[in-house]
Amino acid sequence: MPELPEVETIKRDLEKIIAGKKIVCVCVHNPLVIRQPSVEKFKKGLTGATIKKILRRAKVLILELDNKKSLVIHLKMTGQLVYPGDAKKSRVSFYLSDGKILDFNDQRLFGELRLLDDWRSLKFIQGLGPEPFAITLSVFKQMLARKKTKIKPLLMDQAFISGIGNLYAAEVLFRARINPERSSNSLKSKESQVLYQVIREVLREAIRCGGSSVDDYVRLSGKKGNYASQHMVYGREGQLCMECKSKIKRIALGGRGTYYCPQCQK
DNA sequence: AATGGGACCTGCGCGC
DNA sequence: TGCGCGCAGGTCCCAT
Repeated sequence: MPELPEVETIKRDLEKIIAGKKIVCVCVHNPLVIRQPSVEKFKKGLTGATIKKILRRAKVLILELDNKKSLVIHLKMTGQLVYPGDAKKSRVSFYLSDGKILDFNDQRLFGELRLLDDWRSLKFIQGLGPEPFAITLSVFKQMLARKKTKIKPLLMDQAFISGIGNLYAAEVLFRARINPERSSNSLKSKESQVLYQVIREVLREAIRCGGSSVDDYVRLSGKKGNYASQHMVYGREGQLCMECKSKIKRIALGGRGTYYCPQCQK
């Protein structure tokens, strides 16, 4: 499931490899993923356009075009961008001026593609909380103090802080030694500070590794990211904690699988 | 206001 | 063998 580090990795890959190229043809194999506007307008608006700039906001990719429009991509859970692709399993294929294909794959069809005049006014974008790297420790502390929600669902709340999903929420809470069920405003000053620091460290290191390849995530090249080897709790139910050797537990929080070490995380 | 559940989807692994 | 079921999780939407 692509979260901030995975989307940032794809963004950087796109910047290196796709920026400056022209879309000569768009083939929509499954119209379900085209959310806005109509498929016909989507194709028409993209055909002949050159990709100028690649941006990321939270888990959203934005490809700004030379015709003032932007291709906005949310990969959701199983979305992939692959180049060069073969159009075999893709939901949408972008044929580029270099004769190669940029494929949008998405097994579960949760992904969303939009072609917009102004991506910043998209409701989802408007509702996003700050990027983790854009806030100071004191602001983060204030944000936590104002909420009494359980800390793990709160970290995943895109309106609170944007870009963190189920996997990284679990990993940062383990490293901060905070129980995922703790209420946000119960965190001591020192705990908030550690949490702030580990969020930055974990996200930065995950980006450096090209993201976590669990489930379907791959980089633009189709290669896997390397951060999964550094997971301490995610997906490790019943296995031994790497710190204390007790068993990693899995509970449901906000309807989501939540992995943690009951011994280390208090 | 905050929380919980279902919906959207598909493929996989499980038990029978 | 093969079937049905639950589950995976990002986000929206509705109900409480």
